[in-house]
Amino acid sequence: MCEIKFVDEEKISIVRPKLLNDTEVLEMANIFKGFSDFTRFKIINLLSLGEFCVCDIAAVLNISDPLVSHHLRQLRLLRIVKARKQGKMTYYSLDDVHILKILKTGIEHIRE
Amino acid sequence: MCEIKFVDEEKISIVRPKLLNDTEVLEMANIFKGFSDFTRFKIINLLSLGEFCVCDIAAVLNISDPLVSHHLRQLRLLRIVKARKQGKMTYYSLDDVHILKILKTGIEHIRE
DNA sequence: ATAATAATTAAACAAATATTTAATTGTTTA
DNA sequence: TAAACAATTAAATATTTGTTTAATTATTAT
Repeated sequence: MCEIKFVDEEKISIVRPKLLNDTEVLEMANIFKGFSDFTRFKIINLLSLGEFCVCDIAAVLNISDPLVSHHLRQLRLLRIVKARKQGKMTYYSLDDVHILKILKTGIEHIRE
Repeated sequence: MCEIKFVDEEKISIVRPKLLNDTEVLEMANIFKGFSDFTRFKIINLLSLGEFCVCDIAAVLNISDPLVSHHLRQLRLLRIVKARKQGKMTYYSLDDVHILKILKTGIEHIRE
C-alpha cells in the first residue's frame, strides 16, 4: 500500500468529508451523461439556438424521428431539456441557464 | 414529414451553419464522457481538491488500483487530468481551469 | 542482485446503452 | 368517421464500456 501521503486512515478522513456524497455524484455523472453522446450533444447544440419540434430536429441533424424522440426523453428526465406540447407537435428547448453555461464552458475548453 | 417550420431545405440551411461541426461535436461529447461515469466523476471530484497519487485515490475512494489507473488513462487522453511522475509514484491533478469551471457549473445546476 | 512497492497493461467478463425497425398513440383535418 | 401526420413506445440487435483478475513494468531500498 501507498505510504507516503496516507500512512493511515487519519489523513483519508480529512479529505473524504470534502467530497460530494454518492447521491450527488450520481446526479452529476448523469447530467454529464446527457452531454456525452455524439447524437445527444448535437441535439443540445441545436436547441441552444432555440426551440424546435421533433421532426425538425430529425431533419436538421439527418437522423430518424424515433432516435430523436428517444434521446429527448432521456434529456427531459435529466432536466436538460423541457417540452411544450401544441397540437400535434412537441416543441423542445433547453431547460435552464446552467445547461447553456455548461455547453459554453465546454466549447471554451476545446478552443483554449 | 413535418411541414410547419421547415417546409423545405431553405430553412434548414439557415440553422445548419450555426452548429458545431462533427469533429467539434465529437470532441465535446468525449470531454463530457469523461465526467459521465460514477467512478470517474468521483476521481475528478477528488482531484479538484488537489494533487493525488494513484493509490491514494484508490484508498480514498475505496476502489482498486487498476480501476483508478484505467480511468485516469482515459481522463489523461481527454486532457481532463495531467500526470507528474516522481520516483515510484505518479501524481495526478486537473489539467486546466475549464475543468474546474465545468465541475462547478454542474454543481450549481443540481443545487439550483 | 533481489525484494518490495507503485503503477500500468491485458484479457476476460459483465453490464449498460445507442440504434434500427415496426407498431402504436394522439391530434388535426378532410 | 376516416385519413394523415407528429410523436412516442417496444422489441431486437449491435456496440460500447466499466470492472475484475492476473501478469508486467519500473523504481527504490535492502
